[in-house]
Amino acid sequence: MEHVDRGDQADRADRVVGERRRRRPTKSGTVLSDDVIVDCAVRLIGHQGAEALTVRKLGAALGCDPTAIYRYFRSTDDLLLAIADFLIGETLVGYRPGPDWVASLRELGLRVRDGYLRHPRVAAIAAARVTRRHNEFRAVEMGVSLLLSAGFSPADAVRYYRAFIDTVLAHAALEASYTALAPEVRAADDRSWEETYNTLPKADYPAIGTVRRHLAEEMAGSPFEDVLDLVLESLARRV
Amino acid sequence: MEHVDRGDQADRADRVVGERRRRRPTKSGTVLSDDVIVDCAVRLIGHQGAEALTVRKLGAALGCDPTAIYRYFRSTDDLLLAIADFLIGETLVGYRPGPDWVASLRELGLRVRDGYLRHPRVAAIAAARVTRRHNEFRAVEMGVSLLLSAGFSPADAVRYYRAFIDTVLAHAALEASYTALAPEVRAADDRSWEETYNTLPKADYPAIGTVRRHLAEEMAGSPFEDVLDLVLESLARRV
DNA sequence: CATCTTATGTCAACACCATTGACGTAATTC
DNA sequence: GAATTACGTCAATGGTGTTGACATAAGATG
Repeated sequence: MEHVDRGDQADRADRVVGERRRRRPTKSGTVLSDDVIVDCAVRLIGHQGAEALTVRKLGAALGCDPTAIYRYFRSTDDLLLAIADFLIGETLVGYRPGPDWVASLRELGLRVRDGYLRHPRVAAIAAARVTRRHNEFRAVEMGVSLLLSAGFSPADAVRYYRAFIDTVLAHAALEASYTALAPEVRAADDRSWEETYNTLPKADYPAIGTVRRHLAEEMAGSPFEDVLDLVLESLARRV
Repeated sequence: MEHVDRGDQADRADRVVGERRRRRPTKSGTVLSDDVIVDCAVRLIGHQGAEALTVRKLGAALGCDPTAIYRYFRSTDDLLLAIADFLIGETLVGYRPGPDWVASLRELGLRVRDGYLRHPRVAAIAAARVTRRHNEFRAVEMGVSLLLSAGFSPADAVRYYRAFIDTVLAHAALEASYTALAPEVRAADDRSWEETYNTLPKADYPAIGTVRRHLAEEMAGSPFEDVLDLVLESLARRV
């Protein structure tokens, strides 16, 4: 796993306790920290699914009492935000905006989507949240900066950054939750476009009948890049 | 409540039992059925909020033992899908595509989104799934038909329908899962744009510093209509 | 009308879940 | 070496979905 920027004081401002000095090993010997907990949680979700993120299972995986986690995070929601921010940081590793703002936003969008797809189960629960943490600040800064450099007014830069990032996050989350489905369920969904939809009576569904041959092919892939380009295309015209 | 098309046999194929003949009144006198349960669940969510959809509370609202629900639905997930199907039907009630395909698609998008927002918890779970049911067929037929009438080739009509509907569903789901959050959590997320983001050092985050005054306002609302227009604008240009 | 069958409402119980408060002890500080 | 306290542990509370046994009313059969 690549190094993820974990931020500085700004990140820790709302942690349960500030600077840690005393660390007491758990019964099983491991020494806890926020980072250890987040890493373990990400691995747990990736391996067992989103529903495995419970304080009890996390405690078991960490080898500590479940309630020890509350010494580091105020609630499971607080922990969830930390996990989400970890994800954002992972997607930003190595990213540098270039002079072409459209191309740069496009790459940012593709990166976020790739990062989310790499941890679909985390993405499905975290996409809608505002993490209020370091890595999210960095992403907002980059995106808004690109739109400002494109020539948008401050108000429009914020407005269109929101439209852009929500589109990316929304599609990423949708795709992620689809990826997270059980393989046989997903396969059945894919097949339905050639099976179920191909058997619909043409009299009742003339349009579906007309495009019948293209359904399976076009519905199988992801529309993400299409949508990204549609949105960026309109943005470029509005600047 | 308006009449919602409940479909035919295809819908009922996976019900717990087939044709019901015997109906025994509950302790409180009401007679149960799948439709009664779904209606009650929808009302419950609408009235008491998202977190009210539990078998116990639903049982209380129906005036029956919570476990009676399992005579009609295999699990709460099964119930959720039935509710989702009901929802899709609801969003389509009274919808008629007009001669202007852009305006018609726009209205379809807004309708789907409104329907989802009215029951956010259901939407958050159901958006990623392909229901393969009656009301989904109707929606696909309408959308593809509109794009064909616009002049797109069959292949492009399918491709862009996918881009369009995924954008609508993805944003609706994102917004819905945000709406489904506990009120105090959502309030904290909202506040963060004026609080946390306004206190970030301008030296480290120059772009955020520049747009500071617009953050709270622009981030508070929904970018849905903006995105819808951005996508439709590009589509109209590509036809 | 009487009897049989069974659909289905009810009940108790189980195994989870997040979260809180009290408690003891080990780690740091002085 | 004593004092302080961070923090891991434990017990308990009140929520959740779900299952299996049980009982009884509705409908079928005669």
